[in-house]
Amino acid sequence: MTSPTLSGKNPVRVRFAPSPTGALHLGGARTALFNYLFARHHGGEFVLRVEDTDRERSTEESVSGIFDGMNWLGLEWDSGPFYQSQRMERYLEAARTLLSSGHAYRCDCSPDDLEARRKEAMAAGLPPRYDGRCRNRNVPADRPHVIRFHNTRKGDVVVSDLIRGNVTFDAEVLDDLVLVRSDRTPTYNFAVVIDDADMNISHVIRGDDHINNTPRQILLFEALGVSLPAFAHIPMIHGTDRTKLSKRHGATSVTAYRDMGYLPDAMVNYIVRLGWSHKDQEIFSRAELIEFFDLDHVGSSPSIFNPEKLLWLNAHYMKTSRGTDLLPQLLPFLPEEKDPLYPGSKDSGPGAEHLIRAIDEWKGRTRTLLELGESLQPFLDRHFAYSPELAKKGFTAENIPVLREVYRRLEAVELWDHDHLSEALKSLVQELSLKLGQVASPLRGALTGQTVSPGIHEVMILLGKQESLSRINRAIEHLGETS
RNA sequence: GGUCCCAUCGUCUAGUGGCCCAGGACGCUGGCCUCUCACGCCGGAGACACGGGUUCGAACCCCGUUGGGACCA
Repeated sequence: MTSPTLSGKNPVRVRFAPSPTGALHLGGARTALFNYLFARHHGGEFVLRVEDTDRERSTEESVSGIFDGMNWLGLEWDSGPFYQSQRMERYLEAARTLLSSGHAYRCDCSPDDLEARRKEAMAAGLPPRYDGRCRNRNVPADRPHVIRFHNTRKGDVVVSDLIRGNVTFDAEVLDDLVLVRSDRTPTYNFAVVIDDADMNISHVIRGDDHINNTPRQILLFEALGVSLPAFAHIPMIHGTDRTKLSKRHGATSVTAYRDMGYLPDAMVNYIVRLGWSHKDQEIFSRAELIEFFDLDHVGSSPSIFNPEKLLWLNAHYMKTSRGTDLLPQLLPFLPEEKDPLYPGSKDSGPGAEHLIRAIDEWKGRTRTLLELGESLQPFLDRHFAYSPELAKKGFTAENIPVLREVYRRLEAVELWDHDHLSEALKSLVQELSLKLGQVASPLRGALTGQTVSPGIHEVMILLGKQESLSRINRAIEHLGETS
């Protein structure tokens, strides 16, 4: 593979150049991530450029959505954002330069004309490309016209790709592409090349849906007399149906995952492993990512988005995060409290400490912040409801005697800690010849209204003696009423 | 249709000619742990698309076929 190698003199400068025609989706986020990691790994610069030349389809909303997504993922850019829409003059100037150097010409063929000739060509079995009619016609500048690139290359145009090796195109199939439209707006391929040249981009790392554009861009770089950046075309991320990921595949924007209670670290860890690997390692810290990431272990085949694995990673990051760090991110997912158990917990008041303890007990049992928020409800609110599951699992009036006995024993517990609580329950179990489960299950139902919770002793400690006892009473009443 | 790309368990991948009758992870599954549910631990099923070469030897190199994808139209 004849890959252009990096000399110490050429600083690494990469860019992420999204078109703001929608949210930041998984594929875009991964492209941004790869660029970001590549820049950080090599001590280079990460540029953000907004390709908003398509006025029709670009929206402010998309721009801020993309920034949001990148900020959430922690992909900080070093310069920009630059907007193509603010560089229109520059593209026209570049077009004039190419015009005067003979690398471009004005063309006034009408769209109808072009269409007719295209059809003729196809009918004659020829490739439907521009026939170069206006190359030497000297179309005057005051007539409506487009500016076309004058492609004189013959033979092969070779894209030397860091991931794929040499990809060869026949220059003959590259026709005289339009550089500037009749409304004086630049075309995509033109603006990209001018920008990459002006911004001294050293490595173009982008989705491989652009690889077919690359030979045309190379021709432009050559006409401009600018040295080529290195190219690295990364494979696409596909949906389950193996087609390019799109809105059809459900939630594809990264902010949608934020709103579903995913952690940015999990998201980053998930998408980085789509197409990149470092031996058998699955879990990476940010520092490790920066240390290990490079293009030589980026694969060349497309990958399919697998929400299950993302969920697993999220669960992993949940259980390994500290409650303190989880709290701020959890706030939007916390239910409204009717009768707060820990007042002031949400604005880091004295209740926050209790809440953090509750989070630490729970975080290993839930997979998303959304689930965690829901699970925490009985620990935030005295007003919790009894889950319908409980009755099905045997939480009925038959439990009243056990609960009364539990109440009696717990009331006598002086020191409300794990050992003493454990001792109290154990002696009860022994004396009544029960199994621990026969006591713990009704107690769990009484204390949390749920069939599932952290360890029963931890729950009691979390709630405190007073609240625990009052919940047992409430349950006894509740069970008496329902049967 | 043209151009280009891709091809290891269902999925993400390790593997760059012998260490591979293919390793890890998610998912699935059997068990252990256990007051519930998770976690964790131990085990299981599960793949080199096919056909030709090259080579003493091929998942790895070459060619073809098939399949998939992207871009352009």
